[in-house]
Amino acid sequence: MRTEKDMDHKKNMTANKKTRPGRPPKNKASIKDSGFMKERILDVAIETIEENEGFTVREVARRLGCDPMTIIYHFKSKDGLERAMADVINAKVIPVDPNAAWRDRLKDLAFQYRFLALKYPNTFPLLMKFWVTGPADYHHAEMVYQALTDAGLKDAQVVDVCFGWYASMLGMAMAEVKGLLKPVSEDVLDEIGQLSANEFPVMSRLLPSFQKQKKGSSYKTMVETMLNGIERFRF
Amino acid sequence: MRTEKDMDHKKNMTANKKTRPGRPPKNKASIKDSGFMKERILDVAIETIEENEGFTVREVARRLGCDPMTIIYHFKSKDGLERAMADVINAKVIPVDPNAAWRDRLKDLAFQYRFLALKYPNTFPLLMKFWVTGPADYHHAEMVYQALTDAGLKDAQVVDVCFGWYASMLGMAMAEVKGLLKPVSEDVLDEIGQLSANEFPVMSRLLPSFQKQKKGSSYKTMVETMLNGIERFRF
DNA sequence: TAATATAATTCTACATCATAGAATTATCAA
DNA sequence: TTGATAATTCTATGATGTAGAATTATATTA
Repeated sequence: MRTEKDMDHKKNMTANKKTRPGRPPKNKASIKDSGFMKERILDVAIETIEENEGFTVREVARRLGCDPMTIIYHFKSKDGLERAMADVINAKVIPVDPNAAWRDRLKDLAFQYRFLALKYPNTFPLLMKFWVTGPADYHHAEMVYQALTDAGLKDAQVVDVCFGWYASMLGMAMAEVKGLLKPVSEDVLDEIGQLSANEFPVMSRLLPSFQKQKKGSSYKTMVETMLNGIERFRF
Repeated sequence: MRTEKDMDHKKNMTANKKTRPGRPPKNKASIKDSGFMKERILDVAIETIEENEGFTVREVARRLGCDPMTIIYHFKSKDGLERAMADVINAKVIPVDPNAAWRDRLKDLAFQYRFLALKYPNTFPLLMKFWVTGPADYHHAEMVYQALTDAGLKDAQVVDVCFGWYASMLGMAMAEVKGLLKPVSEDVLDEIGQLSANEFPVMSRLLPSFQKQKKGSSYKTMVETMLNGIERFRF
């Protein structure tokens, strides 16, 4: 059965004067428009998912003023769209300065991921859904391999640590986005406070430290910890 | 419109002789049956999600021979069911030996998570979806806090590192489950092999190491790396 | 230039999904 | 005994992703 929302885009489209089917006529404004529509879709899709409240193909289409099937046409499926969105995020990572010290290079990358996670909290998890391995990934990987090599790791160690490093980065960024690494909330503090100090002695002792914890402090500490661990491989 | 599948459970239920509505009569087999149905649902739900191919409320109900709404009744929503499933997985972590060295305790926990991730590859990601913070979590956290304290960390460091350690563990376990940490596949090796050695010199050099990489080696290496990093806090 | 293929869009329709709300039956409490 | 409450099924609905057909414009080919 047709629903109200089903018809929504039509209303918009009469407003946009683009309601009729068929390949749209060439527009001078976008001469080399191959991929132009794809980009517009991706932009709006990311905008939509970041705004919460229903990331659906229909909603993205409504915002674009087009038919939902146009999106499916370009990305094969909603899943395909999500993959492409993950790629977009991934491509935003910019190469690190190859002349910097290996620690600084890795730190740079790590904080770029954190930055992206905080900026695109809903899109970022797609990176973990698909563990993107597009062309951009090879370049990122190469940077990490190089840094780890410069850190003095043997080849086998480089391979192991690179994977682990990447997974940890994503895990930490995700955790921060999803709230696990945020300074502990009042509610939780109260809850912990009521737990018997006998049952949770250490946690009780740490209570003041929880309160003093600053945003991002955990991420920073953990990156240093991992870098220190990596450095130790030389011995 | 009613569909074939919509009626599926009814067929099963006539087989199970439980097709009629209303509170079921007490069964001697399960005298203290409060929560009994919830457990059955959770078991079958986990079984279902692990078998791939459509984890839906309807499918779980079909397997149970009950109405989908029974599941919704007990868990409020599909989301609620998933939360409960995450709790089940989390509760499977068994306490570590408090007399062991702090490194061994953390290692033990880390590999328990990995084990669970490999055993329940589809349920495990729910831990990251909700970042469960149930009663079980407090006990796990206490173990980690204690271990980190024993490692000589200051309170503020304990708080930071514990969160980070947990997030990294989950990230790595997820990565292994989802295939990122699996020994690089033939396809990928071929793909990398064809990339110019000029563009990706380090990756090219590492190719043999990729081939030699053993399953689980990355996880192990990374745990050691983090433990080494933690140990360094003392200096 | 005409005919044909292809690209890009909308339209129509449908199976599936989660779940709200009502009806139903059994147990428990007063 | 009566009334509340717990646990189940039944009925129905709006939303979703997307298959398939129709439509229109451009590109290619004869």
